[in-house]
Amino acid sequence: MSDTPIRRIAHLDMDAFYASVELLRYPQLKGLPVVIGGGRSAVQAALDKLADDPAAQASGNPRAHIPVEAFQRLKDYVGRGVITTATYPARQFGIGSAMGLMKAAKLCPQAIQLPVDFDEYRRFSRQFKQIILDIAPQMENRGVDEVYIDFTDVPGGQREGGRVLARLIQKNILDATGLTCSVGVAPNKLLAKMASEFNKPNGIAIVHEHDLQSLIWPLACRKINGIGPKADARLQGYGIHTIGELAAKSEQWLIDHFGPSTGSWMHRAAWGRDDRPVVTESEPVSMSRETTFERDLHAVRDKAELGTIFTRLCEQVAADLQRKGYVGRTIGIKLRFDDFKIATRDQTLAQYTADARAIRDAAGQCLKRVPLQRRLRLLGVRVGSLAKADELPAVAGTAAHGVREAGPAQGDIWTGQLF
DNA sequence: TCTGGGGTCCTCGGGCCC
DNA sequence: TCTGGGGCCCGAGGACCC
Repeated sequence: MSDTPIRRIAHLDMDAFYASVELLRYPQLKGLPVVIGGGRSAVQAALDKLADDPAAQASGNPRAHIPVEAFQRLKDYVGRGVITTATYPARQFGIGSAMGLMKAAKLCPQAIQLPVDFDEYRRFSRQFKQIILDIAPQMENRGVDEVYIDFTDVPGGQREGGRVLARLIQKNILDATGLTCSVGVAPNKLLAKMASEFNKPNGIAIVHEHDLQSLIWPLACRKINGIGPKADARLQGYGIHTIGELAAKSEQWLIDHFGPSTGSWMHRAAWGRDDRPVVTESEPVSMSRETTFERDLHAVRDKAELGTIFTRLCEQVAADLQRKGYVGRTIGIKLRFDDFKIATRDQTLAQYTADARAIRDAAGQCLKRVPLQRRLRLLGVRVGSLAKADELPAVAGTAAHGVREAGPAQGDIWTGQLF
């Protein structure tokens, strides 16, 4: 045994997280095609019906007693929206995430639609992360269903390359939540992330440095976290399809074709090199709220509606900031037009703020700078350059009074500034 | 029948200052 | 006085991720 432990980093990924959580609540849907996404739901009405059913109430999970016929069918769904995730039986119909609900309804009209319930997923997220923290304190959050864990100095973290500890974590999570996950353990985050996909679901994969050629190089470049559809298409254009083919290019060639930063990073990634640490705590950089309208709205004809939505978004961001104890000084807006083109504008203030009115004033100024010929389908409000409210000397508008009333000027920001 | 919401980071151009 | 570069901040846009 060596005195200096070998760096072992795990990437843990919950299996089909949202769908699995929903199936815990609705076990009667197991084996059926289910899509999660869009709004509305027939579930609440069905749940209300069970309010005076003693057997259902006594069971501890009344949801499990909702008859399958009571769920919303895709063919009866009205409105926009995309699928966040789909169960395996639904995928067999060709349904996948990011697909429009209307398109999915054609592929599988009888599929059951459930709305997304982020609060519930966050509850499970906190739970499984706490279980990990109790075993391995060096954990980095990567969204609701993913974490990196530094196994290096954890007792047992070196045994069988990390497999023993990974198995323990899997078991504890399953016992406590009923959910399965997949774990990859490797010398760094880059390889661990790829490894966690090897044996999904409920799998463990161990990757060592000497596995690079046999396990990593045959994979598509797209498997590298950070190479998306655009970069992949460019690589394909140069005849580079696998990570091995990428590794065969010189660093200079990649720099010449992708720039110094991306090129050099690609070269290191292809050779499995990554020394990023597992970051256990981080501060948010920005907070935002955005919404897609039920129908596209016209800047003039629908100005009243837009004004109301605009104000509400500002109030929501302000409330988020206040609740989490942050203030910000870069206020921005985001517009998506009916042709899906996006415009953003932002403005940095002299003072930090978390006040809904101040945010709306600045966001209104940003709005003035965008030509609004086309109809809008989305509006968003963002606050960046964040700081902790209690670490600043006397900041205007951050007193904990909650969100102020919009006042009589409501709608004026929108209308008054356009023309 | 089109295509969510909430983030992060990078690049590039312009203005400003030294 | 003119020109040029570097460093920095800001704003816009884009790529990517979950």
